[in-house]
Amino acid sequence: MDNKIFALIDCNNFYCSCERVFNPSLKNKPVVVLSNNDGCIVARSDEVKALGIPMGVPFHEYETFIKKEKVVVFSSNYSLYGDMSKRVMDILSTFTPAIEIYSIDEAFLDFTGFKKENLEEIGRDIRETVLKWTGIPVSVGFSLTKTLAKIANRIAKKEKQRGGVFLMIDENAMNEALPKIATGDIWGIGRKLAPKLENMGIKNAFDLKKQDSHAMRRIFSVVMQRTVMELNGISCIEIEEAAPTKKQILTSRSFGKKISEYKEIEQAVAWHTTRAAEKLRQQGLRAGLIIVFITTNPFSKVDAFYQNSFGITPENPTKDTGELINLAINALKKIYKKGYFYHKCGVILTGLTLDVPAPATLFNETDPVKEKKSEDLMLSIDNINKKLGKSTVKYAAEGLNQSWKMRSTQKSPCYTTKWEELKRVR
DNA sequence: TCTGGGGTCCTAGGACCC
DNA sequence: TCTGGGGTCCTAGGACCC
Repeated sequence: MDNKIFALIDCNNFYCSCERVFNPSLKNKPVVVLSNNDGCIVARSDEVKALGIPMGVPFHEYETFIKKEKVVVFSSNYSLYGDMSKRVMDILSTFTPAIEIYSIDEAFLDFTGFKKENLEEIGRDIRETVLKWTGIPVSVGFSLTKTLAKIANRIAKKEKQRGGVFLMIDENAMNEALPKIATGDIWGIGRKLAPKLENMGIKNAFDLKKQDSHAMRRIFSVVMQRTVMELNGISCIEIEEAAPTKKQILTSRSFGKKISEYKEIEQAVAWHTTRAAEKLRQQGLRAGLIIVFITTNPFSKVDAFYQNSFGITPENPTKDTGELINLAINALKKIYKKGYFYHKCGVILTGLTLDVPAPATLFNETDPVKEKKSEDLMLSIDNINKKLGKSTVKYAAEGLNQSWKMRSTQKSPCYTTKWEELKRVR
């Protein structure tokens, strides 16, 4: 049988690149994008990487340095990035229908059966097309498994002379590339496993490839075994074209400031429940369990730490925001303790089932009239909010002044998703 | 002052059953 | 005196990903 061929396409510094598309003057200038609540640095342009600012660090630790170096700072603007991502993915799908959208800025494409001689050319074509039509630069890596394609992509991105494309198919290319990849940079090896492997003398991808996969399973787990096999060109992880249905839906945020008042936390919990219920209905699901959690700041050196969660099962799986808010508030009352300064709360919907009419059984009777009323209400709320904007219609429990809302001080306009924030051309 | 948010999978161990 | 063994299901915790 012929080998499989996977490509990994990854947008370069994706969030920074999105900001640059609408602000061309930022080209060649250092740019960072912050996480929600302006907490951490989650995207860096090449110029920022060159300054030595690491990924994922708290913003405040580098704020002075960033000002001194005149780095342009953005709060995250997920409506913008989500929309740009969709445009990129639509273009990628025209190269092969076998595509797995792996994250907001990455996709695996299956090129099994394509002629090896043509791949390099296809890679360049992908790069040029995406850049021309969206303004986003991407890197393309080809290889025999997903794990190897990740590595090929990394090389394509790092070694500028390759022009953003790297084909890692034959033995020579692998032998040259794998020793350059540190253990911790292999897909599936994280911050706990990397030091363990290094202690065993396994310093890079080439070393890990040479290990006996059965022995590695015994020492670690089946996940490690798969990684070793994938490094050897044996594909164990398939492309998932259709996204599997979600097993849980989670919404949570840190507060913009410390909060101790019950009423404010209740509003935030109601707000999260509303968002989660919206996602639930969008995906055609019902929830069989709702869990609420609250926590104080685990990093605080002065405030006492407390965290807790509580789950409640509705009588029947539900998608009704009002019912879910009631359950959420009951759960919150079980865990809220006076006297703590809370930092974050959230809601998890799980026990998800497809939204089909509940089977009428003798013991589990739903009221069809009530059910119909709820169905209609949810439909109208979703339609109004879709047409006129998020939270046009909302539940009283969400509150009006929302003093707990997250910080977002440097957000760019939603150029592509809000009419009133369209870019003006003089 | 200030440290994101949203997910998945695997394993170990306890409860329970026959 | 002496208390099995195999199987399933569930949950918590740990690891990973972007």
